[in-house]
Amino acid sequence: MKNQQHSRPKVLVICGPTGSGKTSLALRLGERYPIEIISADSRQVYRYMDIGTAKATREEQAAVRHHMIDLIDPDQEFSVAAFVDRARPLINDISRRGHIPCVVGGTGLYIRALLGGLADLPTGDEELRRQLHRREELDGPGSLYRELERVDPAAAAEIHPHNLVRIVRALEVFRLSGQRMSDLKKAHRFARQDYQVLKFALDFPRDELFARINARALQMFEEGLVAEVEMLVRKYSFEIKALQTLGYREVLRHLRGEISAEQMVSDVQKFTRHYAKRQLTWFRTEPEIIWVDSTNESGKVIQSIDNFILR
RNA sequence: GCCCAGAUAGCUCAGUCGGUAGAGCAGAGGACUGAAAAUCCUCGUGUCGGCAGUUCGAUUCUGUCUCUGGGCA
Repeated sequence: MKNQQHSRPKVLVICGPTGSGKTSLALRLGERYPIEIISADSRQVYRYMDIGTAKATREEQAAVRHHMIDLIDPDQEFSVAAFVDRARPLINDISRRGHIPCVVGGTGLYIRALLGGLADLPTGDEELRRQLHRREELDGPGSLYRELERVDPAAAAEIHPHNLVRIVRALEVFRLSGQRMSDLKKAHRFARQDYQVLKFALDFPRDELFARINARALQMFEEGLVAEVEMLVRKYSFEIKALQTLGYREVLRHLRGEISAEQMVSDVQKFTRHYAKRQLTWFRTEPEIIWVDSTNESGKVIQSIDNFILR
């Protein structure tokens, strides 16, 4: 048993809300430990979306090896499953090289699925989703929810009747697999334990975090976020899903003439604050996480990592 | 200096024909298994500008003062 434990790859995790300094901490750790970074970020996988996703610069990516960035074009589909499929083998590769995989990012679901595995659910089907949404429109609000109550009452009980995205997903799982999502999920619970994990979550006092977020949003505009979005619109279209990303979405609305430049900036700041709050809610329920005050506790991090590596 | 309109939640404002008040936004909390930077849920006490008067009772009516807009000199 003990040997088995030792053969499981060691994985570092640095998560936390946007603007909490994950990237810079990871880069500092890179100076001290032989780490490779696995980005756990649902938007940094897209090429050409650099400024608005706060990607590490080319120099930073050269200083410490980065993975899971710039994987696909902005008009391509991506999902948790795609993330897990590509990131899991990376952990083994990196370990075999004698390096330490360091998962860095703010997409809580991706991190949980990477470490705990995904339930055996069918892949999303865009066409089916479109059909279902059309039915909700034709048959009136609540019709999909009523169907879910018939087909998978346990799932319906957990999903709010207004949450169309999750209602559609549950119906989709049933249609494609013939099984209830609630049953498929029940056995699973992100229970795999293939790695030895040391997990940090970064945070600041709330007003400081929000001040950082506001300043960073402003900086994105100075660095040319609007031009980045204009380029994406020209190259693809207004319609691609990747542009429904926080920051990009607000620029789009401005380009369409729906909001002023001033409104655009303050909206990006506001929605980023909301997003950071949602991330904190997610990470708070994550088990065995070490919370670190980003400002002055890097000593604590180093100490924990030293112990973890020698263990 | 005079006239008019305001002053109510962090902000913008509604309202109480006199019985101490409520929306939006901000903010806070939460949910989450192939769309997750997405999607969804819950949460509203504040000297109703100050002081005095009328009244059983004033944030509401009256007077006065202060402040903020606008107009006239």
